Amino acid sequence: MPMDTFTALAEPNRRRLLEAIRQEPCTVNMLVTRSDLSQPAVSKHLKYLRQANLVVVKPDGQKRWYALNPTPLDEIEEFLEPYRQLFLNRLDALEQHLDLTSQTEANEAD
Amino acid sequence: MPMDTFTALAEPNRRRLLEAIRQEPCTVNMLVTRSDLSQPAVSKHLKYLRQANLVVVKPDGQKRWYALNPTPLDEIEEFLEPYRQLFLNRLDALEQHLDLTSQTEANEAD
DNA sequence: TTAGTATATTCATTTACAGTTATATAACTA
DNA sequence: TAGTTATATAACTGTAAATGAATATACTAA
Repeated sequence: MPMDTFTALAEPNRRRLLEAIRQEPCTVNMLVTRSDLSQPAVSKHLKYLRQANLVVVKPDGQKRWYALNPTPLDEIEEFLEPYRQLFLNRLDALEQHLDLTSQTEANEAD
Repeated sequence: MPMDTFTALAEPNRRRLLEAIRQEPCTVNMLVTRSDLSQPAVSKHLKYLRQANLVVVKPDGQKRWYALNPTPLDEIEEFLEPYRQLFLNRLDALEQHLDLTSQTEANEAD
């Protein structure tokens, strides 16, 4: 079963690996050096990131360059969007409330 | 150990429960009715959402109203932000590339 | 108090992973 | 060719968490 985007991002080490790959394409050994993970651990996490389509691999001799594919992150964006809207609506409501309140207070001050 | 935001969102049923709660505050029974989960399953998922601070509870007699707390979603937003930037930069780079290319093509057309 | 309703918790089982060690495979080097 | 490097995979162990059944708790109503 391929791993989905949310599950792939749920693991902190995988998020860190993705951060490194975001900065620049990396080989497995580069990621091993820059993390505190063993080589098999890195390879395994990369396997899940591949399954989630968050990274792509380009073989180059013995090395394999891992690069970011940000496309699946759209799913997270789409999930968050209504919550962002809700937050904005709440801000609006708060502003309106404050506006009405200050009006009321102004009336009460009469 | 409390569950973190990413892990809480990794479970599809929890995302659906959160969607329902986002629309309007819900009691447990409302969530049981609107999902295909058993009551204990809903209660257990709500426990995790509480641990992740994604929902707040307001007891009201026998009922307990669950409402959304969007604050922890900021963590996801912050994680996504650099990837969004990267995407924009890539778009810019693409545009520039196209601009330069069309200029070059114009030059080559001389 | 007893019965009923709403919700939470406990327990047992299973599954999914994370991490490690050892090994396999492929490519490079001498 | 043998030895080395880069990476992946397999086997194993331990643990978090998903699931389902039964039970506990807390409130309400008669």
